[in-house]
Amino acid sequence: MLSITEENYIKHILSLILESNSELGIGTNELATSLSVKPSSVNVMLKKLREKSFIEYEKYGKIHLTEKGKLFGMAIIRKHRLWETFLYEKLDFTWDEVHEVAEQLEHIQSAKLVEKLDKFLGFPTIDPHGDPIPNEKGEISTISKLILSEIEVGKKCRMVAVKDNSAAFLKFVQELGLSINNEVEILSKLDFDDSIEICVNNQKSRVSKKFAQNICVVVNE
Amino acid sequence: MLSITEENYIKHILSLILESNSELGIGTNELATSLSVKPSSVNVMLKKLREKSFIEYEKYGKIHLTEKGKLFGMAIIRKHRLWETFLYEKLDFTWDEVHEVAEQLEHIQSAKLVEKLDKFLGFPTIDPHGDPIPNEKGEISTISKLILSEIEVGKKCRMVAVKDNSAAFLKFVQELGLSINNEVEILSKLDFDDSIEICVNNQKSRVSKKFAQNICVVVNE
DNA sequence: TATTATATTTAATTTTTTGTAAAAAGCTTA
DNA sequence: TAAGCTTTTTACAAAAAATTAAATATAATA
Repeated sequence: MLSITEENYIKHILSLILESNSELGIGTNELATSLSVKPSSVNVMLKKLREKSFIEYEKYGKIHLTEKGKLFGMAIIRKHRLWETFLYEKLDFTWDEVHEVAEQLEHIQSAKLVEKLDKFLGFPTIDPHGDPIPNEKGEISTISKLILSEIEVGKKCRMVAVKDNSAAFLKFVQELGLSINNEVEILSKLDFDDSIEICVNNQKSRVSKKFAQNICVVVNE
Repeated sequence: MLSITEENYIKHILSLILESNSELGIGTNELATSLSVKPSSVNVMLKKLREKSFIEYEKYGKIHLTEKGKLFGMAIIRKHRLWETFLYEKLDFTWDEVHEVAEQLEHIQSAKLVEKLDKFLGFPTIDPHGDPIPNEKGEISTISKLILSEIEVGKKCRMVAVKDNSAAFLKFVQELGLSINNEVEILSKLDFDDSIEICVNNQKSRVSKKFAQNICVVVNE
């Protein structure tokens, strides 16, 4: 069994790889920055993780995850995002409160717990930040979250998360009749101030660019 | 912030005190046995916990918790039992599966999480093993769980937990129309084989002593 | 009370985990 | 090739938890 520190190393390696979405692997320095430790500390841990077959790397080379490492990392991200969903949906945490607690919960060891939690939540595919939740096989949906302000005119999308949590913002969201999983159609954009005309529940409204930048959506297929 | 090991020491001290239900305090050896470590290891830790004001003790004396220590210990037991209730009630874990996972979950640090979880579960007072859940002030209900076979004839009680989890047992429980929080009245006992006649939902049944020993109840006030 | 048995403490070590500084080595590129 | 990065090595440090073995105190009992 891995220590929490080891788990976090693997999680950071995977996150960096996913962010860069390339197969080039990542560097020692990069990982050290991400983890807020020195490169020499990373180097020590890399040897340990290689020994345990979670990563592949050669001296002065780039860091790659093995299949085992990738599965393991995905499992942690899966747990993290399922717990965030639980906190947000069932316990009424706000979206900006969930991360810190999920950082702890993601290290709980119980395969059964993860699968039961997934079922309890109705097999969610997106977490409260709009990020995809890997499935039990470690596969992650390619549907990427976008912000409402980036969607083209004429498209329909679905709200999956908010980025702001102030009372003023949430009150306005509610006034628009907008909530998680609601369909939003982009009717028009005004070049003058980048405001957007949208349609929610057959109700047309105009929202500012700033507002639209705080709504996460996925485009409908 | 305390380490998980420190938390477990405090939890074990409190548990031993509660079990012995006396104010005499507990001994180094006793605690060492409970934690599966050597007495000398306990002694080292005791100094640390005394330094941090969680316990009171003098050389060769008995171990007592300070008010701070007692509150802290109760908070851990509270978390443990709330999580057990969550696993059992919401995630369909069986009563014998919940403990192991709750041992991990009890160390998650978030006051908000505990209070939200408590609310989500409907402020339960008894866990799936029939043990009382301390409230947010660290107070524990004096209602103690009993086993059905110990209840006197004529009394009414309420089922709070089961002790066996075999399919055969649970099937029979179900056939009797018995479930958590159901009222059970003891109609008579047969001295010959200690079997018991009970009434559940206006339905009389006779159950064996062995069966009755696997049903936890609290007596109705 | 003296003696034995048990419980507790002390002190010196051990193991494990994680991290660091400093210097050496390799890579990149102008 | 030299300068400026990145990466590795090595030796060290600190913290947490536990242990062994010996010494000491307390409790039990003959």
